[in-house]
Amino acid sequence: MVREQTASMEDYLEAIANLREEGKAVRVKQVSQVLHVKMPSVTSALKKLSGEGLVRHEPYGYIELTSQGDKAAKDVVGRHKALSCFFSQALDIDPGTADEDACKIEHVISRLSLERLTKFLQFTQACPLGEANFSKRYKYYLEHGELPEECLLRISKVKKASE
Amino acid sequence: MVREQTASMEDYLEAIANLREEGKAVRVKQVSQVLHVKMPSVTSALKKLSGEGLVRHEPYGYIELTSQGDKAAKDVVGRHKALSCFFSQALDIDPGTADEDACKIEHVISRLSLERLTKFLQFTQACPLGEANFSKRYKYYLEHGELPEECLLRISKVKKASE
DNA sequence: ATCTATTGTTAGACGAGTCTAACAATATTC
DNA sequence: GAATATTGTTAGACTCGTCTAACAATAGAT
Repeated sequence: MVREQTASMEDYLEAIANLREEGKAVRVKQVSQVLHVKMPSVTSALKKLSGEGLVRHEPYGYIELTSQGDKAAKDVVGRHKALSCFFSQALDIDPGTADEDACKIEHVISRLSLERLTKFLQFTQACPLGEANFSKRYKYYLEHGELPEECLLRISKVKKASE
Repeated sequence: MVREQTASMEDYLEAIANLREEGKAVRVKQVSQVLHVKMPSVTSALKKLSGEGLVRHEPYGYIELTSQGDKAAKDVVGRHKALSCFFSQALDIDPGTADEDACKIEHVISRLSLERLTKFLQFTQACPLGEANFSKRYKYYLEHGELPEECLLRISKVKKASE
């Protein structure tokens, strides 16, 4: 089972995984910059995570995730991506805000809600409505504050077709 | 401007407002039970909130929100309701989980995302698709893992009608 | 090779929020 | 109205995660 982590520790794992992913050298300085904390905070977090077998870090050296740490990190990153994706794509929120919100919510949302959010996104993207998909209509609604006319129009056409 | 509060303090404000709303006597014991903390934690929180002018509480007496505190509490409660509503109605999540998630997320979500979530919910409920609304189709998708046939069917009819 | 700049660590303080233990006030019951 | 139960408070310990200040190691430049 994946060891339960605090929001902070999850942030460290996530940051390390992301730096790794970007091919950057993963060092205390980088992590501290990404997370907007000072270096001693990173050192202290690494000590804790090492103790739990999630991170490998010899003093003054590079930082690595153990396979267990990598698993935990992937889990967090997955939650983050799902949320960020939902906010930006389904709700049409700017990437910056979507990312910020994902960063916070990823630590507290339940598995169930996350799964449903993902499915919801898939559905809205998959379910077409004539030539306009759901997303497009929602954006119209956002902008104009009322349902797109084509939506209502289409319904009357459907009614006619069913008669 | 509404004073910035920590998640914990927001929880206390919310709990007080909710108890008030339910017409129950608002006392330390009640709050401690609602929030699953011990009484000294409540006393300590009340001291803090009193100091900020959000709460009125004479020792051994009832707990009240000041008008400022009430405003802050209403804000939290509003966020909670919006989220809970979204999770249960839009995502079809059980009320228990929806509430739990709302409880956590209410403290960290941005205004923008909250507003969009609300609008999204309104839209999905308002936008009809033939006789089946969006919500119903989504639930079908949830259960069966694929788009409801009527959805695709309807589209072909629409296409025919447009010819 | 030494000097300097950068990066990293250690030690220790601090704030937030929780807890337990002990005590104090209020309510209840006989 | 005294004994008891309940509720509330105070004091102080603890955890978590952050910080600053001081020191140590490594890297880079001359």
